[in-house]
Amino acid sequence: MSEPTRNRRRVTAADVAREAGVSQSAVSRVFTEGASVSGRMDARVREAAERLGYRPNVLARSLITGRTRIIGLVVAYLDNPFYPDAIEKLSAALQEEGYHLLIFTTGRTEMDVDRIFQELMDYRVDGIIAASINLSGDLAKRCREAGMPVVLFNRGTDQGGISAVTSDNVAGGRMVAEFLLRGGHRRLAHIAGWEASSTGRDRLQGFRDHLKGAGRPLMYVADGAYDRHRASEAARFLMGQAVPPDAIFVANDHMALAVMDCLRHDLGLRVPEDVSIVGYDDVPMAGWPSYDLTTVRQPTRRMVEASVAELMRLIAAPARQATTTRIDGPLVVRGSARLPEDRT
Amino acid sequence: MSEPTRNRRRVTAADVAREAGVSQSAVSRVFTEGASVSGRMDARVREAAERLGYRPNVLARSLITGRTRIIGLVVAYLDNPFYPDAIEKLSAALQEEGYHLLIFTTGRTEMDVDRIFQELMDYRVDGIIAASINLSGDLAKRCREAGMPVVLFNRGTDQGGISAVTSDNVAGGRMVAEFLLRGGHRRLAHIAGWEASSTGRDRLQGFRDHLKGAGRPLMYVADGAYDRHRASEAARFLMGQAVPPDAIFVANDHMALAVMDCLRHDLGLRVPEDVSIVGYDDVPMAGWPSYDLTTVRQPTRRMVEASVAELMRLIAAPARQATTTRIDGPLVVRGSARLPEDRT
DNA sequence: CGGGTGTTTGCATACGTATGCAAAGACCGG
DNA sequence: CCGGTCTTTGCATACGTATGCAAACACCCG
Repeated sequence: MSEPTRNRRRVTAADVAREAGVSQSAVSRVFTEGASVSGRMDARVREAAERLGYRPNVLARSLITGRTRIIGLVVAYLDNPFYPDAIEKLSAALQEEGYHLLIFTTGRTEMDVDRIFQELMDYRVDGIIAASINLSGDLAKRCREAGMPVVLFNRGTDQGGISAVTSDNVAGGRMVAEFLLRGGHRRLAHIAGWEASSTGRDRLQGFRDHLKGAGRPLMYVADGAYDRHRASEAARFLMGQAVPPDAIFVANDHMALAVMDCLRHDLGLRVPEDVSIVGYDDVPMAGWPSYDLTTVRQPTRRMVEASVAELMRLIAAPARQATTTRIDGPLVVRGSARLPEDRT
Repeated sequence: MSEPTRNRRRVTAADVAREAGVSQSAVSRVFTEGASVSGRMDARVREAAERLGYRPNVLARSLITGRTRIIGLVVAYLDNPFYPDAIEKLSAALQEEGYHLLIFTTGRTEMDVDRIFQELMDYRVDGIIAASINLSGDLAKRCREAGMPVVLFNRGTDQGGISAVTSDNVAGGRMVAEFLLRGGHRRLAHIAGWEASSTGRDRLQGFRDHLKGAGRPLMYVADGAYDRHRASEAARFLMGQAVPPDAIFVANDHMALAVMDCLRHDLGLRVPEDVSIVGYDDVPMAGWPSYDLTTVRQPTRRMVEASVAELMRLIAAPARQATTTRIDGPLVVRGSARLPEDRT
């Protein structure tokens, strides 16, 4: 850890007070929304502040108000394009509310729960948005017990007491099953997300249950671990079976794009003629002409809105009951899967 | 803006002091690296802190030390995959140094310099990493003048006094020109980044100057504005010329991938048979088999290391002279451009 | 044992700010 | 003009912490 020198001097409220010939508390009141201050005083102080280049120190304020206006964002990695997009939107939405995101990256390895928890505590963040696939329930629980508002983004949870915003993954998986069956597919396979991930389990569950109910049980499930390389291996495994599948539902787009590349470029297969592919997320790349991926759209904007709204509610009333919000997204039909006959 | 209630009570150093039967300053010293404290005292205080769940408040500390351990990250958008990757690496590197990134997103529109500057001041960030394409020189200059360490990431600057880390864009453009000429291309075009962007200008300059020196002047330059849609339009424009180019150097991969899709899927052309494409960045998608893009690799890891190192130096000695670091990256030859004969 | 030197500890204060409270000021009505 | 009521202002204090300084303690050597 670097050892920096002491910070240079900065303009304080006391300087502004002196310049305007008023008290420090008047200066504070001018910059505090809702405080009682006359129009004359307001103008006088603001002019002095402008002259001196003064801005209130949010962090000093936080000692009194107990509010830092900082939201901790816990995220594993950013190479799945779903997350950069979501973060951009989260940041914009929170900036509108006067908050900023402080990033805590966990990387792909087993999360060091103690370290992340301590760092979140260090900064007295007003709340946490957790968008990390390897987020342990333990961390979320500890944060919640320490009184921090927590919202899981695109993460579900088996534990009560933690708020979460997801798309309706069960319904999404079901929608894909319906669509593929109507397209005449008979040998259905799934490349799953990650066994510990509830979003991945829910997508599989919706898909599997619907197939079963239609008398077309799921033939294969292979583990993709939300990783491109693993997904390619899973695709090779599936297509190497004596009776290969004619459609594969892949648990997210990030993997689905890799599966398509593998099928076409490594295995010399055609998509959708030889095998249909459906993904989940509708990341920007899904719409690129080279892929033209049929996929369930995660309604990122609405998920972001719901997450920010829930976080604001928790910040306002920390003892508030946790909620789980599931938001429906449509199936976006592009060119990677054969169409149901009544759709041509 | 939400109006949150007052924060709940938290464990303080005074509580730990009481629990351990020592002074508050002893507690502080135990958690301050380099402070003089006996092993016995250290153990006693840490045990009490552990029992009570105490963590020092970084923000309260910042009032004394003048150090927040927060770095402001100014970024426009995250849909160019170069930036998510860089941010992930920046975050990891800074976490190693005990810092965290606070995000300030500017969006794609004309940047509101006053707002961003004020918000950066509000949080008393220890330094700023600016990775925004629409970052105005004015903001960087104002921050620097206000005493904040600033490092431009993948941004150059025409103004002195601001540190910057880029790849060697001129050399990169030159490398592309050499490569394409050796591949027998005769009609060279460029889809440029953004007229106000020095990285874009430097890439064009390296490309153009080398072509000119070789007696093969650049035929066309079209503006892509670092935007997929604009890049596709530029590609259409170029290929619609009476004498279309046989090679296009695109100022970044984000646009190059869109150009490839447009050429193949909209214009029915073959890449590289009909027209070679070379990009810049080597984002993850460039290596995907559907694209297999030949491109200049921006050495993200080394750029991140250089940026963090420079930022740490500036934090330690704010009056330090600004530096510009240019890091070479290789040309990564894949399948989107015809090879020089001596390369087959 | 006493003196010299180095280490450790607590006191008092400061960092930049918000806020409760009492006093002063402003305004209105009788 | 006076009394009542509302608004505004400054004082004093608190938030959670680090640090200069002086006193106490510990250790070593002659």
